[in-house]
Amino acid sequence: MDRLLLILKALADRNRLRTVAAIMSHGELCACQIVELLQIKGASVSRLLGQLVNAEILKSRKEGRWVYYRLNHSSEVIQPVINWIKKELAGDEYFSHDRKKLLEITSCDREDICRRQRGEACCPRKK
Amino acid sequence: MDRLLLILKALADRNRLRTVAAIMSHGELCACQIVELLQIKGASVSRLLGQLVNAEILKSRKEGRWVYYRLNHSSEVIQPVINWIKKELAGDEYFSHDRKKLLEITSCDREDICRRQRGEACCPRKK
DNA sequence: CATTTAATTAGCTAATTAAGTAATTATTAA
DNA sequence: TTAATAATTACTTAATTAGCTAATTAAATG
Repeated sequence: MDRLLLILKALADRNRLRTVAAIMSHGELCACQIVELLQIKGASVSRLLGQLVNAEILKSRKEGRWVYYRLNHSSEVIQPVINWIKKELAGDEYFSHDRKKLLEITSCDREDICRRQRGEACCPRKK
Repeated sequence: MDRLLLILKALADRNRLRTVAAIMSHGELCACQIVELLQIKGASVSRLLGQLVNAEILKSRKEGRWVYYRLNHSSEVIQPVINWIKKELAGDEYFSHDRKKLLEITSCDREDICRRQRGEACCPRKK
């Protein structure tokens, strides 16, 4: 019951659900890319990702200064919910907008993304 | 996205999840039986059930003064989550305790249950 | 070794929400 | 038609939580 509640609570938030959906469709993303997608502060994203890892929905992997997040495919508890979400969001308008934005973000160099987050102009969006 | 969030938020609460689980295993229950199970005020139960109906997880049916709640099996969106919850709670200790309590509750006459909620002694629990 | 920087943690505030009491509604029974 | 009662709604309060800023940590680079 507690385990289930932890998972449900972790998913029952717009930004966290958007994050899961984004990672679902891109395989692996780093924290700064989620910052760019959600347009909230890095500290908030960090806590949000922490919750998803804590609920064992995501796994993280550190590589130098960057931390990458991916779905925890090894959890049998999580898998069915992931599939459900994936199916339900398939034709979702809000989510397809996010996915479009993600394509831009992932096509940028991560360095550029981070520079932009520091307030420097960079990474001209191609339309 | 909004639909999904509504469902997830509705399920991401201990008392609401207990309610869904209870109805899952008993087919149909009336509001006063949920009050007896959760041991919170009728008004709170009413709101909680309202949320679950609003998320289309439950359907309600009025019969005289009583309102009965059952799973909304006709929703294709809901069905997979219901199955997931059912599976995950199958061996759950907390939930099996609830189920035991529910057996007592459903073996009582509904009239007696309601009388007890009014503070009158009634419906002697066997053992 | 000092600086830069991506991420995290700590502390705070505003917003949300769960649950209580009191009032209201709808239905049955006297 | 009046009284009783199951459920709901309105309103309030206490607890939880999402996101902010500031401080800290850990890794890379000059």
